[in-house]
Amino acid sequence: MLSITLPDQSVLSFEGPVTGAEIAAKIGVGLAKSALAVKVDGKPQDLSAPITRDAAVEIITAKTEDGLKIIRHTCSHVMAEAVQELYPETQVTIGPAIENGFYYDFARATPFTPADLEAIEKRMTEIVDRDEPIVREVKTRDEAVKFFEEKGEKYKVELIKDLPETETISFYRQGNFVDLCRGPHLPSTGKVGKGFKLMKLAGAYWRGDSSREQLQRIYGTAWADKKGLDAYLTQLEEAEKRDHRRIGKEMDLFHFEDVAPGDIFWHPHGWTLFQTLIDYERKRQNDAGYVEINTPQIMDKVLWETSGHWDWYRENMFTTTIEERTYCIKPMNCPGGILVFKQGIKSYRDLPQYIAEFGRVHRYEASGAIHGLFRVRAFTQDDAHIFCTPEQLEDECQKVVRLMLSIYEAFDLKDVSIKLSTRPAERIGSDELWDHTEAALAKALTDMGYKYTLNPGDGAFYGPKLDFKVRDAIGREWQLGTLQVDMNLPERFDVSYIGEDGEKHRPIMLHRALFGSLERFTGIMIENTAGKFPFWLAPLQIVVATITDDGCDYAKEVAAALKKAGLRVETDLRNEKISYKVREHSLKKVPVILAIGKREAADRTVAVRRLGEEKQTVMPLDDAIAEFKKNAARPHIDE
RNA sequence: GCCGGCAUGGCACAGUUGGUAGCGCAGUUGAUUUGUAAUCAUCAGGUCGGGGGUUCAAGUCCCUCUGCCGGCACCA
Repeated sequence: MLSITLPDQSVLSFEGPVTGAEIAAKIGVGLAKSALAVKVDGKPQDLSAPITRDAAVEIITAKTEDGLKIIRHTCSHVMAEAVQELYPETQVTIGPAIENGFYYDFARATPFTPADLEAIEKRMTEIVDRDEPIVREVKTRDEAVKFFEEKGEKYKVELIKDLPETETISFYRQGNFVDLCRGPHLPSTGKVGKGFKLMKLAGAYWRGDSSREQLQRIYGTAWADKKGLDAYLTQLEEAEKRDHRRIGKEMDLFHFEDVAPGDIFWHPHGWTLFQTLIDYERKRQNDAGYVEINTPQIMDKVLWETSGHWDWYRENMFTTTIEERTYCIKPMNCPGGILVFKQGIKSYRDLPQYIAEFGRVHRYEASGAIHGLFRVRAFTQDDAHIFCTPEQLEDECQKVVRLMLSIYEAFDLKDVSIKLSTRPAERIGSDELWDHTEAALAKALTDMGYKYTLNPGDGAFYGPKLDFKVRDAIGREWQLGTLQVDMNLPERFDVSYIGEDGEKHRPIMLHRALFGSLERFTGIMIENTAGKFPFWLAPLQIVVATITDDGCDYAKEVAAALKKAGLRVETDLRNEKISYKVREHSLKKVPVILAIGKREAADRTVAVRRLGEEKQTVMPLDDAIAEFKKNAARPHIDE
């Protein structure tokens, strides 16, 4: 007798070994039909696999993530089958399920074309219609190697040879297509359904290694049904509308030129936005006791030899040589910051010191890596270096985390996850010092009640670090802040302070950035808000638009009064219909339009129309100014 | 950097099998003075990313460079 426990805790009994398909059938006809695979004691397996002992069993359907994952994985096999039918000379490699879909990497002398993609998709539909049964087979290692060697599939042979000795080598067969695969899979190709689509072609290195050959990767998306697919495609369109490169153009924020790849030309409104971000952070950290410095853009190579960058970062650095002297355009701010700290003799009474720099750094990023504001070759770091004693470390970490989370919150980024990376195998510094610094970071977080995930061994060679990720309005995660303990640079630059005992001591240095790159953060804010910035951030807050020329003088007066109140305002006095003006400024996502007609001019009022609202509110000018000033309050500063 | 795709007036695009550049929006000028998401007309604007080649003829074909887009690799 065999007891099968279902998720609702009910128990089914069977005489002997039973399959997931049989269990599903016993529960109901509907479930038998929608069953894709089965979870046995939490482990997904084929519907046809026998269950030989008591177990907790859950039938997997397309409604769950597990189900979708299996659909996607099988879909990648269907694609591989289609490809080998159409292009028999193609070798298969790997084809996993990924978020929202799947891919398969193929080896083929001639790359696929977009037209091939259409043909492959068509053939996939046919394979789904054929509803080929998918059968699992187990082979010995030698059989498996022989099988693929005969087929000329050298990548598969390599994969098998690298599998651990203990691993069962399973194959999945559908029609004439056989693939090495751990599974599980759908019972037949028909279960893949109609909810898939091939999305894009890409080159991808074999085993992710850029020194190896490049394969042809085809990406696809797959869902439970056509409806799921359509919903996903719509979601993609929506995300595209948020693309900061597109909004940057629409709102006239910035542009790029061929002469400066990866470097930004900020337009007036974009620069205002950027400056507003910096001003906010500056005010917040000045309030928190930071001082701000600025250090040279170009410094002699010897500095970078001292810091070590010349050894391990040289290929990313821009250099320039003049008077037979080689200089580096700074890729990081820390060495400059240290030189400032080193001025004069520091006492323990001077610590901790918070030295901030909005430093513009240049880094050579590979041409293929450049991407809008997100990945550029010149950007501004919101850097700060904190020099403190080992005893102060924990307290200082807490202060940084508190400030960081409070500032994120001001930008409506409330979903933050924290990662603690600890000592790597290759490192400098004593184990005692690592014990102390790791514990200080961990304790700082737990004392404040913050959860974190541990990344053992992922710290920098010079110290442990905290990384901060935030989730945006449409669920994407961005790595923003970082807090790193550095035991290396103080050593290299021989930084010291005089302790209570009158002796020289080595301070601990913390690197800290809240947003990392402010250019990138600006891009993230554009996408997070879809260009509809909160009023305090909006580069242009108010447009005063006239309805007829009669209102011009008053409109100018209104604009001047708003400007005097510290608001960012422009006028639109053109000889156009008000609806034309409303449309234009709404498309540019200006938060407030003030319409000025005869009535407003006569009564000294304004007709307020807010972005996204159709209703208008007429109010006295002075009241409106007071309200806008309130709206413009910066979180945690003016309110 | 690698694979693939793309590059046409400020923006978004069309240009059939190579025959000598089109539309819309923006801009100009004029009319209209308008009450909340596009008023009408007028005019102007392009060595089709750069260089080279094939051809009687190249935006269309070939080579090459640059940049952009999608991935990969990279992201101290």
